[in-house]
Amino acid sequence: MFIFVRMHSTVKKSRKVQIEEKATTLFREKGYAATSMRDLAQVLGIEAASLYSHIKSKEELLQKICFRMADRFFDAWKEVETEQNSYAAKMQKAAIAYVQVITQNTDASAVFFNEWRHLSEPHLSKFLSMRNDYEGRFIEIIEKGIAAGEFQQVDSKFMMLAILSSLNWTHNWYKPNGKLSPEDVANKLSNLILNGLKK
Amino acid sequence: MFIFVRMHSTVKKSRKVQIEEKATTLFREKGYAATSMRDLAQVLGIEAASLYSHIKSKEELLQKICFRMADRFFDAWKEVETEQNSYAAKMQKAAIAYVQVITQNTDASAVFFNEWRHLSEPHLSKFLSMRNDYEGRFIEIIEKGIAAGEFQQVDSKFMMLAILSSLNWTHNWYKPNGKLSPEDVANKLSNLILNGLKK
DNA sequence: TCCTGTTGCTAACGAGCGTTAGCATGTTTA
DNA sequence: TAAACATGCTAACGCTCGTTAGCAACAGGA
Repeated sequence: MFIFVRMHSTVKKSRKVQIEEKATTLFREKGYAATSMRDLAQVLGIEAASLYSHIKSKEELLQKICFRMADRFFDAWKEVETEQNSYAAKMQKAAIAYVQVITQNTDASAVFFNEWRHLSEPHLSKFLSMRNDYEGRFIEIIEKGIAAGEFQQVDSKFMMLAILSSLNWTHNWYKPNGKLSPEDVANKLSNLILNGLKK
Repeated sequence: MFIFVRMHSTVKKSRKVQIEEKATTLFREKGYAATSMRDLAQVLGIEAASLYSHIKSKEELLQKICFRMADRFFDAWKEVETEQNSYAAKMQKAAIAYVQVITQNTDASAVFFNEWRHLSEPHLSKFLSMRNDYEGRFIEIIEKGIAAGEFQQVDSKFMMLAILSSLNWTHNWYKPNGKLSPEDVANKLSNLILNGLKK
């Protein structure tokens, strides 16, 4: 057995982690409801019943994926709080932090954005309130930016939705091995948001 | 029996149309895979087996919803072709036409954007090629706008994705009876796209 | 009046679902 | 060496799935 975590490539992943990873991929590709435990078992080369030696339920997998992503987004926000110059700069930092989380976890992001509605209570409510919290942080930046005279006078909630939706979409096309780094993507997007398409 | 189509409110809808409408709502709320024919039958007050006097299969419902939306998007594009002034104006017209289709069909839009992957072949391929066609039209406007010196020099495909994603998101929050008209939404969004958030 | 179309039912089909029980094997830890 | 853990199996549970067969009631048009 290897010593725990030496290099990424040589880590022996626990079966549980392997299951979670394959589940993430499958949930992304086929959707949560359309992915069966037998599908999941098959890609791991075991029987469906064997999965239950490692996990509690199918939904537990979804919960792990969704709330782990939520944690990553909140963690990334710490970067935003360090920014003290302008609200434009703060918005840019928020976009960069956000896009970085997405591009570093494209499969989990897709599940996070598309499959959360299959969470049961009370997880669903918790998820929605976290999302609400996060969206509020973007609204706050926009509103303070308007008050400070930096931004156009726009409907802040409306603008938050437009901005986040273009950031959220990133997981659908971003290729981790492509020519664009997460920073490139985030910078291009925040440039579009702040300055628009026109010259 | 009423004469066919006199007023919206007094039209006697065929059972088939009623089924398609309820299916659209359910597919939107629960997702295609998680919606059962028994669910659908229940909201109509009939037995699941009775549905099959009117429709061929569950997937046929999804196909109808998806391709009817696709038709609406292509229809709406005719408006864009009439615009001859500037590429900014053309982009604005495209955004308006697009958002109008979405806001006038929020449930069907949600299904169109989220459930298309459950289409089987050859419908899936047809769907994807139509989407590709449509995206290409946005790319063309962006590229010609850049060539004409109207737009910043940006990656046109990247920009198309960012723009469409913020338009696509509209169905998630738009309230048909709210204070914003489809035109309002479209104008605000195209203003953001063209001019950005900054003053 | 007969025909055709619309609408709906009950009963049932084979298949797949998530999950549990109970057991076996090998590996690590004490 | 013994206990504990990790990993996997077969068999099966109760349930739901989409769908079909066959039949019945009623409407509108010829």
